[in-house]
Amino acid sequence: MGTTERKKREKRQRRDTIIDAAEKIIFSKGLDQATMTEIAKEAELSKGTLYLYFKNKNELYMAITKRGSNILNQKLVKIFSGDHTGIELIRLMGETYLTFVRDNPGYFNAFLHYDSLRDTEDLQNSEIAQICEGNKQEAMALMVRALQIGIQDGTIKSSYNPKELAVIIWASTRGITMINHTMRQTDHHFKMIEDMEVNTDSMFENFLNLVGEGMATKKGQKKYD
Amino acid sequence: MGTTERKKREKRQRRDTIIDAAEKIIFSKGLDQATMTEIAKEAELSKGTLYLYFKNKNELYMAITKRGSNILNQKLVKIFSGDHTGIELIRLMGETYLTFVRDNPGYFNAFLHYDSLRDTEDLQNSEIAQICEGNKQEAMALMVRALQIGIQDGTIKSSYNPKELAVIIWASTRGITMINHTMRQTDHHFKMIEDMEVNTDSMFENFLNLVGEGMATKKGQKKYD
DNA sequence: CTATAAAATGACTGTTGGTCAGTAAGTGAC
DNA sequence: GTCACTTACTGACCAACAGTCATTTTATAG
Repeated sequence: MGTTERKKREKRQRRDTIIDAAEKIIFSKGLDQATMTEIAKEAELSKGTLYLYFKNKNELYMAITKRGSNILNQKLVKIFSGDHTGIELIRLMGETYLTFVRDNPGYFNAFLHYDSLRDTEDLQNSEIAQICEGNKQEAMALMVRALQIGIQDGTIKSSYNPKELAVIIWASTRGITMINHTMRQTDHHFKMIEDMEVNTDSMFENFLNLVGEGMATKKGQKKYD
Repeated sequence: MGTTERKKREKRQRRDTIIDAAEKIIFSKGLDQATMTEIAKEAELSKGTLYLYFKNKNELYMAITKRGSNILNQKLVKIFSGDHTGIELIRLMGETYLTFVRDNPGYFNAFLHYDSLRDTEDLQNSEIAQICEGNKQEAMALMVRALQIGIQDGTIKSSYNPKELAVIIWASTRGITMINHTMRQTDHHFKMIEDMEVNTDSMFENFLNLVGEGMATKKGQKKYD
């Protein structure tokens, strides 16, 4: 009989329930203010049970990171199923990232926290961390692929090393996303520049136009005029 | 007699001693692993005394953020005393930032933590936070000034709004710095891209060349060939 | 030397992450 | 139905730590 199967499924569901509860609490109050007891209560379980499914609070938060990066990567992969030139792919990836972070600031906080972990020992022994790492690498690989496509179809200059360029574009996009995110999170209370509310919506657009002039070929730039 | 003066000076010194101790402990173990008792011990004081000088652990960490941003801004301001074109100033600012973060990863962690704070109430009521905020704005203002100088001296295209451009350049530079920082912190254990150790040293250089083509005039680009 | 103020202390409290001995629920054999 | 056994869950408990405050120590001035 499929008892074993059912048990496994139920266990996965419990796990998901816990992650759901953790997201709800942590996203609303922040990691520090969220307590394991409260998360347990939200999941209608006792605190002890949480520790049967997750080694500790950090690992639970990493499970959220994993879930977030899975969702993001799914969106990124989907872009490639459409019929786009290389430069268009770059733009779409950036916009997708920006939109994802805007709609899911909690996940982005989880990403940032994940990146701030330093205990290499712990990270390497954690299965979840390995998957998070894999997702990061996959996103980067997609960007490389977009650039290679662009070089192939002539929308991106062939003088660049796609891997090097990918890292730069990705890093810059993240930087812009972060400013965006931080400003939203602090409720626009602190302004970056006196007498100027930066239009966060157009920032990535402007960035692409700026970088586009260096990166794209004439053919690749046409789209932006 | 100057007793009052001396007392004030001694109080400042105590404060600095505590910050010194806090840096030593927090930079080496990370904020979470550092305890107030240990910091007190390092400062040769008792825990209670720490709370006479700082409202709580977070405010102490913010004092570190303040100190770090003061040091960084000092370096940034100094750049402007030299005889440089606008585009050169941009490059120098980026390089200064990158070098600062490389040499002082602890301060950068403090910056990141500061940016992640969300409790706007607390932030606004904190004198230290106000100064940190002022430093951020000052750095941004310097970047705007560099761009304005560049537009004036013809090394930067006049078609851009210097304020908008400043935010983009600053954000991108931060993004690149962050990747750099994260990779160093995790001891290069996780690679970004398969079969490729990204040369972190040349990343900003490449970024500037890329952006330079969009931002700089012909005259401004000459320097980079 | 004494009175007063300022500075420093560390025992104490409340909270929280994490543990584990004990309990409950589920499963399969008979 | 019930017994033996396994798996899942519980919450009292512990240790560690941030933050407090009554008390002690030190400095100052008359």
